[in-house]
Amino acid sequence: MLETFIKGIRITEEGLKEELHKNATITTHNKGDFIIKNNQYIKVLKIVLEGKVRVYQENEDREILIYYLNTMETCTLSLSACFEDCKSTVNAIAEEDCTIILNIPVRFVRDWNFKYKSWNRFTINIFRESYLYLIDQYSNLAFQPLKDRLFDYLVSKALSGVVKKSHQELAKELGTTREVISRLLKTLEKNKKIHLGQKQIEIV
Amino acid sequence: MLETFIKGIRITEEGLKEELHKNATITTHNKGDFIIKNNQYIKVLKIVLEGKVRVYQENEDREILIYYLNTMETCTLSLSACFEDCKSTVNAIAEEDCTIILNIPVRFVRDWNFKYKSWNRFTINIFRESYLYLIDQYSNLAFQPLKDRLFDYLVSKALSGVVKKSHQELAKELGTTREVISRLLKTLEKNKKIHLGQKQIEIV
DNA sequence: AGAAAGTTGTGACTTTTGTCACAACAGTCA
DNA sequence: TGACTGTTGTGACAAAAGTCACAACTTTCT
Repeated sequence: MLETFIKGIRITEEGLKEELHKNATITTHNKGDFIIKNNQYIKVLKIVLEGKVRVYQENEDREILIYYLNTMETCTLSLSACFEDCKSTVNAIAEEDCTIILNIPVRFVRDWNFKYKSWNRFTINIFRESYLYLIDQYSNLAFQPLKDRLFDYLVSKALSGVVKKSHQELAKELGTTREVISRLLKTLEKNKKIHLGQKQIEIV
Repeated sequence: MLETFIKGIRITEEGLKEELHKNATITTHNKGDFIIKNNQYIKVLKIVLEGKVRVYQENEDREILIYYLNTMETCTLSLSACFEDCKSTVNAIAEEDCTIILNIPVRFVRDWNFKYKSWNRFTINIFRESYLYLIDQYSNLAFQPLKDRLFDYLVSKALSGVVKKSHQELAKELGTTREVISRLLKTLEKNKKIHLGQKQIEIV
């Protein structure tokens, strides 16, 4: 009854299924709970079974989004930590109530990587996709003005044309401040790109 | 006589050493040669045996450094491409004459990953380190003003206290323009942090 | 030596982003 | 209902980064 595939990788080996059952634990969290804190040792690999988790880095006064984890996704940084003891450099926070996390102690993750082919594929795939995604984000940050990054972000996050977030939240995800976002949104509205509501942005 | 370890990972398996000899080819390049071009299919994993390679992304008019490859390092992006056919999203260019590259066709890289333990460790290690490094670069880009990024960059690149690069080169690596760099360097000089010479910056 | 190419410095200006201060409004809860 | 908290708008200003134009200097090559 536990998942038999993760992120498109089908788990075929019976042994792996068994080991997963035996060694992984499941935890549930409420909105706002910290899943991982900056500077904390990582001891388990976390896979989001249900809900949404925001992974971000913080500065004294600002934050920037690294990625969201949705259903069946896993934190690349904690995967990375499985292969070499290290502390987290990011925070991860539950964005929804009833976020359910599968926790696998790091030593299994490491061993399975050479023992089970499907787990090996899973590991490599996570690294591959995350790395490409991050490079992309990196060059956007380097080359695109904030106005464009904001608009692209809205488009990518819109569910049926609508994003339900406050300006403050958007600022934190894009690594800037609330006033700047408010102003850029106003400009976008003037240019008929979006329509602004209370805690809600509609894309035209 | 070919390398028996790469990036701190010792190759112990005789079979792997043999396969490396049989399937890898060696190429040499001059300063300025393209090793990988943007939008090109990646067919071999490249490991730098000698010399230095600059990997960067470009925009219409600007560039930003992703990383340098030094002796015995490999391009994470081409490693990533070994596991899923894809085009390069970056350029790689030889920074020194006599850059020597080991080329391994992608299918071997993929197969060896589950066949040889040391190769598996190598793969994972590359991904791990590259990912952590990139996250770090990403949040520097997001949070640090250019002035600080410039100074940190100089310190990290200085050999016995000296960086031999033109302002134009620095601009391209930091994703900005020459005039901006010139001015920031002048300010750093005024603040007694560095001493400027022709195509040379001395750190105080 | 002298031309050409590359490098550095800088003033004047624009655009982008960040900061501060304050007002108005919406939603929640006692 | 009225206080409280969170959200949005905006003016005024400051700081950071980018652009354009041009001068002067170095290095390289013939």
